[in-house]
Formats: sequence, structure tokens, C-alpha cells
Amino acid sequence: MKELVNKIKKSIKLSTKAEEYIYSISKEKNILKGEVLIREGQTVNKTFFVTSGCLRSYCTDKNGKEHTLQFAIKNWWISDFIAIYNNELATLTVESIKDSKVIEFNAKKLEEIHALFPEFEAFQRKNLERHVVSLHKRILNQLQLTAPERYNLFLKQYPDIEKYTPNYHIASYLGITQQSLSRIRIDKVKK
Amino acid sequence: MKELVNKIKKSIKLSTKAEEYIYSISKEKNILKGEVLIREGQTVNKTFFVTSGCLRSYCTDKNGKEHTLQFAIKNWWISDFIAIYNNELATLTVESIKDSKVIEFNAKKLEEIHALFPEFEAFQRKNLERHVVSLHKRILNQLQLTAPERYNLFLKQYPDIEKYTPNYHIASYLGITQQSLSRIRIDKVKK
DNA sequence: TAGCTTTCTTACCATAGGGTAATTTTTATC
DNA sequence: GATAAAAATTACCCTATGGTAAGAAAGCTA
Repeated sequence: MKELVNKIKKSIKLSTKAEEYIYSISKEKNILKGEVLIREGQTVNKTFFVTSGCLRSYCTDKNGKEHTLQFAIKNWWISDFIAIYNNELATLTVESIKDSKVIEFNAKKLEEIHALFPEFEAFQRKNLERHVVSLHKRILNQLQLTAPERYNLFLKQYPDIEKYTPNYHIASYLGITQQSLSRIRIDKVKK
Repeated sequence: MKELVNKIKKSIKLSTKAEEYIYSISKEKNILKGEVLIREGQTVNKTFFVTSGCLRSYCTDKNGKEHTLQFAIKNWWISDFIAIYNNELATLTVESIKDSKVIEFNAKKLEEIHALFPEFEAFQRKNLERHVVSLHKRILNQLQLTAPERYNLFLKQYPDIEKYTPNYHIASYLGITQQSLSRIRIDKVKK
């Protein structure tokens, strides 16, 4: 928690009141592997900031197949932002894939922070800008790279995620099946 | 221009000074089909707001193949946001695909508007939030839909883009070849 | 209208990746 | 360590999409 506040302070000047407000709308939580923090179909009133461990968000298609939108490791925010920003019910599920520590925010009150403490706007804008950049890059990679290339890039971005994430989650992030990923991994070793 | 300012005013309270500033950092431009507004490898110092017509942004891969990141129609913003937000050279090209009218902003000065007129922050935040949502949806669609499904969705989102966009641009947005798109179109008529 | 250019379609074959299912390996639990 | 559960690999065949290339259609330009 302290860490996050320091991070914010590096980006903007945070008044004491604003800092107090942040503490009042959040709480630190220990999450066990497998816990579901946001469930598809339900109201989304929480946003999480990961301080250790890893969460993922995914949707489930009509055939029951899961598609991973995001892995959130240390210092990332995760929630169902489609639902929050559109004020809709969750289409995503957010679950913990290893024991994690998060700071849980009340989404509504986190939104209100901008009206109450406009100093926070610049911080949030930077966050959103970074988010847009990473999504643009992901889309471009999906369009132009082969599955093995995407997998190698993924490993660079999440260096030790393989230690605790099943391959089928990685596959569902890359847009391939776990069997294909398995072949890719084997081909890689052969070389 | 007037239209954009009204749009902004619907979202936030815009002071006279801020409005004047907006006018001072922008100008309306008529763009001919085929004009390149941002070129890969160069410095990006402009952001465009489309008032009519259509632009697209794309990257070119190592084989010279183009991949469309975005089509921007009326009321959309377009630029190379990866370059702007990361302060890097352009990796994208932005070109007009039909005669268009745009409002051209100095990107640096548009960024500075937030420090000068903090009232603008909330407007920009909403823009970025919407942008994130549309990118999340695009990624999820790419992961879970077949090419024909993505094509149908695309036609709903850009109802008459086919009138002026060559198919291979659409294909390059959907992540397939123009030949595949051609087959999909034919199959669709048969049904 | 003729001729040129761009775009679209079609055909052929190649290939990456998918689906199902069986088997092996790893991990967790008692 | 034995057993069960979860995950990963492998095999088999299949299908969607890609690549090349040729031809047809449409759109420009003179």
C-alpha cells in the first residue's frame, strides 16, 4: 500500500487529504491461488492493484473456451474495465493464478477520486496512456507475428510466468491451443 | 471545429481561455485520398480529429505487409499513439483513404493543455477509457471469433466503409489475407 | 471508347494451427 | 511413497487460412 502511494507521489503531488482518501477506499488483501475476484455476469465494483503474485482476466466463449485478456503481475491494475467504463455487468472473470497480494479498491469511489482530488487525474491519464500503448502493441503483434514469435515475446514480457501458469492459460492469451503451444515449445528446444 | 468544441462542452465545463487555447493549437484541414499524415520512422508531432472521411493507421512488417491498427471515421482521434505516449519515432503510418476533413492538433501542445487547463483532464480521461474498452473488445474478438464472424462485426461497426475501402485494407485489419476475405464474402452471399 | 491501373476473384497447393483422444509427466494430497 | 488430480505431450487427421499466380471485373484517364 505504502509502495503504491509512493508510486503515485512520484507521478503527481498528492495532498494529505487525497492520500487519506486513497486509504479509505482500499484495503490490502491476501488472495489464494484460484480465488475468483470478479465473476462474469455480476456487478463489478472493485479494481485491484497487484503488489505480488499474479491474476488473470478472461472471457468464456459460447463453447466454454476461455480466452485470456490480461495477466496482471506486480504493479499492474486489473478488473473488468469494459464493465466499469461502460457501466455494465462483467463479461470477464478475474481470478488469481497464484497466491497473491492485492490492494482492493472500491471502483466507484476510485472513479470519484477525480472529482474530489483533481490532482489524481494526471496520474490516471498516464496509466491509461500506458494501457493504450500496450494494447496497441498487442494488437499489432497479433496481426503480424507467428505463434512462436508471439510466444517468445510473451516470455520476455513475463519472464517467470511459466513457473506458475499452466500452459493452456498462456496459449489462451496467445490465441492458440495448448497443443500448439506444446509443439512450439518442443520445436524451440530442438533448435 | 465548432462541432468538436461543442462535443467537449457536453463533457466538461470549458473556460473561454481553454477554448481559445484549443483554437490556437489546431487547424482544420482538407485531406485528399492517399495523403500520408504521419510517416513511419519520423517524429510524430500531430494528432488528428476526423470530422468527415476516413483515415487509417497501419504498420508495415519485415516482409512489407501492412497491418491496419485503426480506421478512423467521423469523431475519432487518430495518430501514432505508441510514438506519442512513449516519446518515440513513428512505427505507424497514418494515411487518408478517402477525401477527408480533419482538425490537426499540435501533439505537444495538446498534451500541455492538461497542465494549463486541468478541466480538460476529465474529457481526455473519458476518451482514453473508451479507447481502452474498444481495444479490449477488439482483442477478445480476435481471440474468440472466426474470421467470418469478425468480418460481420466489422461491417456493423463501419457500416459503409466498404464503399470506399479496398478489401485488402479490411483484411489487414481483420488479420487475414484479401483472398480469404474474398472467399468469406462469397460464402456470405451464397447463404 | 480504348487502354491502363487497381482491385477482386478464383484456382491450386501448402501449411499452421485446431479437435479429439490417448499417454506420459508433473504436481498435490493423504 | 502411494494415489489421485492436473497438466503436458504426442498422435492422428482435419480445416481454415496463406501464398502464388492467373484471370476477371471495376474504376480511371485520356
